[in-house]
Amino acid sequence: MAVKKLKKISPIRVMLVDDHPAFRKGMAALIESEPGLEVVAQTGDGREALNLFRQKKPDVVLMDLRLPGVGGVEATMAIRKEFPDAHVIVLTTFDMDEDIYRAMQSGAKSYLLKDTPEDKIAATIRAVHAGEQVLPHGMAQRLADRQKRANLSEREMEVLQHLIKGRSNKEIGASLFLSEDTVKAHLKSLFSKLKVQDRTEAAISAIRQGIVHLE
Amino acid sequence: MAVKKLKKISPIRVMLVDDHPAFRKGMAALIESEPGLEVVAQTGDGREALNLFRQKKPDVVLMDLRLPGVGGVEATMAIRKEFPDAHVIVLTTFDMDEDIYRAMQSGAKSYLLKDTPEDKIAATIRAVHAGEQVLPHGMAQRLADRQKRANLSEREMEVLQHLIKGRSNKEIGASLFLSEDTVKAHLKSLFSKLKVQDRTEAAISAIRQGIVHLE
DNA sequence: TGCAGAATTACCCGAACGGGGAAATGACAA
DNA sequence: TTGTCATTTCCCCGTTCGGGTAATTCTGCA
Repeated sequence: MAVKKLKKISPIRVMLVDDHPAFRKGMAALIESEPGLEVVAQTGDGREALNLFRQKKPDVVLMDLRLPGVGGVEATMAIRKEFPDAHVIVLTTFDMDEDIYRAMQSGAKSYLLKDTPEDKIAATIRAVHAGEQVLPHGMAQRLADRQKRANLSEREMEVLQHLIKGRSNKEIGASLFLSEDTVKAHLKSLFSKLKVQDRTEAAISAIRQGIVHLE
Repeated sequence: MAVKKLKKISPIRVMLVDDHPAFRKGMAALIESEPGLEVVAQTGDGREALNLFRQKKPDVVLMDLRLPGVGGVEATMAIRKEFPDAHVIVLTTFDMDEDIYRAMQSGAKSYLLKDTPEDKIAATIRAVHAGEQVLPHGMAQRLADRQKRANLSEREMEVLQHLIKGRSNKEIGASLFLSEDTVKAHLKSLFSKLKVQDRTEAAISAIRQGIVHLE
């Protein structure tokens, strides 16, 4: 805290990682228009993010979650591994619980939706730079809820993964080297955790909640 | 065509409809930096789009497909209803076939992904203003394919709609006032059209292809 | 050390599902 | 007018699924 005081005289140096050129441009303009904030680096490539971070040592990183190739979560983890004190704010278009969860797991300090009003974005950058962990209203609660609602075990996740591909219990069993009965057992607890009746509902629910990803 | 020649001396007047402030800002900056293009109106509200169009009479509209409340498709249709010659370019984040299809149905002249490089965006605006219909590589083919691949009948679509909600055949039948057997019959042809084996696969496939929408 | 929870397998049973025909109606196009 | 196609319903049959119950092993936490 005492160390941070020194920084107050110099602007907060921000790095942008987003694959949309127009969005990057807009966000950059938006940040530059704020007193005490400046953009020192930009990229649309998750792989390049770490290199750029090494070079520029920004105070705060605004990281898009959905990046082509290396995703935002991976990029964030890579940065945090080398620079554990890095302040990363994750940006995304949709507020899907799983995205948020994975973002926070990867070490992000905050999570913002892209349609957040500009003043809020600037405020969040300042707060995160000051060492705070900023989450939108009710987000903390939702993260807590998530734990209870769908803390799927490893196996259940694996089974779910195959379920999403439309595989039968027998096929899933064969893929995971399990008996069909075991698969059914996992499905039973999976259904109860997701509060659904059958596999189709489970698939839909999982996709809706962002527990698994299509594409 | 001859009429258009007069316009070449004045800049192409562009209107932006997108609910992301940062994206709008960036896109505006991007357009303004192009010679012969200028932004005359911006809004993040689909309802406001028509009013703004009436006031400003832009040459080209860049319209986000996913808008809160009134969607981009509806806004586009509203504008085209009153101004059949309006040049609308639909923007979106993901290239889902159904989105593209509905966008083109609503009367859009072109369809662009938000991560399209800036020069391409400017080129598209100019082309559309000149009266061309611009579709990304292979898009025309995909639209054609879509027709063949999944030309689901009305009933099949209805059944699919319920299937996505995780309903059983019996429940679907009750909802549509059909016998369970009829539902099964529709499912049979649905499965063969989607080239899948069961309802879960069908649900996943339909969502992937954007034939139906979650949320 | 003991208990909770994850993981694994098993068996039974009734319900749901999917495939293969088949047949009747109505609409719309060739 | 003939024929194709969507729509509707029916039957049979085998497979798959989901619920209930239960037993074993292992791991981690108290």
